[in-house]
Amino acid sequence: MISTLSTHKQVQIIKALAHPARLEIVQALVTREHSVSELQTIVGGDLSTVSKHLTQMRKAGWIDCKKHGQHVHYRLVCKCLPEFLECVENIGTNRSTCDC
Amino acid sequence: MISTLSTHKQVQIIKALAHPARLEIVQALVTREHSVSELQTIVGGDLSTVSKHLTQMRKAGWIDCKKHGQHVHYRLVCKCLPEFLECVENIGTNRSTCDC
DNA sequence: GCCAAGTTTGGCATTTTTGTCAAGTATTGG
DNA sequence: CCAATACTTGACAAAAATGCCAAACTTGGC
Repeated sequence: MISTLSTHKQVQIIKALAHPARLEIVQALVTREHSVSELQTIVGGDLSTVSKHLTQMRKAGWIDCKKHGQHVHYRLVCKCLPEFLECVENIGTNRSTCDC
Repeated sequence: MISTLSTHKQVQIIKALAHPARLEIVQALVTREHSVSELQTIVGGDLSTVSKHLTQMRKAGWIDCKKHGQHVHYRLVCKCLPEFLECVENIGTNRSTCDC
């Protein structure tokens, strides 16, 4: 299982989720798409900060967006996020011999 | 699928792999365990730097270690790493409609 | 066209992460 | 016990990430 991606690209993708606000955002997007201001109410902070988080995750490839009037709707691109997070869950709950 | 872990803990786990050297290290550990100096020959840089990367990943829960004479052998704790990386692979190869 | 709402971008100070050197701790072989 | 090998820890400078403000941009309604 050798990656076709450069290490740098893999790191970019992983790093895109390695932040509390960004993690909360993708978790919110599992359910359904959201506009930037909706996501702001979830994660708090400045709207411009939220926008930058979204840009970073979009460039990494986790999400994409579509204009919908004045709003921009962001949504998850890949359905594998839950499996990704399940692995994180296994690590965090100390299942050393997990058979995930 | 609501996490039992705090966001902070999840981020700590993800962040532990969000670095080129650390990613190369865990990928090397998929095959078999390695000592710190073996890992140094793979990722380069100072031995103390490698040691610190290992400490960070151990605290996150990805790896553990055992003393073996003068050497310290590090190994992966969880077998789910390949699935984790496969998700990264899917994102990076732009399979927007991936069914992973 | 003009204004307001929603979003993005630029600039910059603050914080966090990183990497190296030096010093410290263990363990083994002689 | 001594010295060498393997690793860890502390301190600190350099680099990267973060967050906020202000300004710019875009779209829809009047």
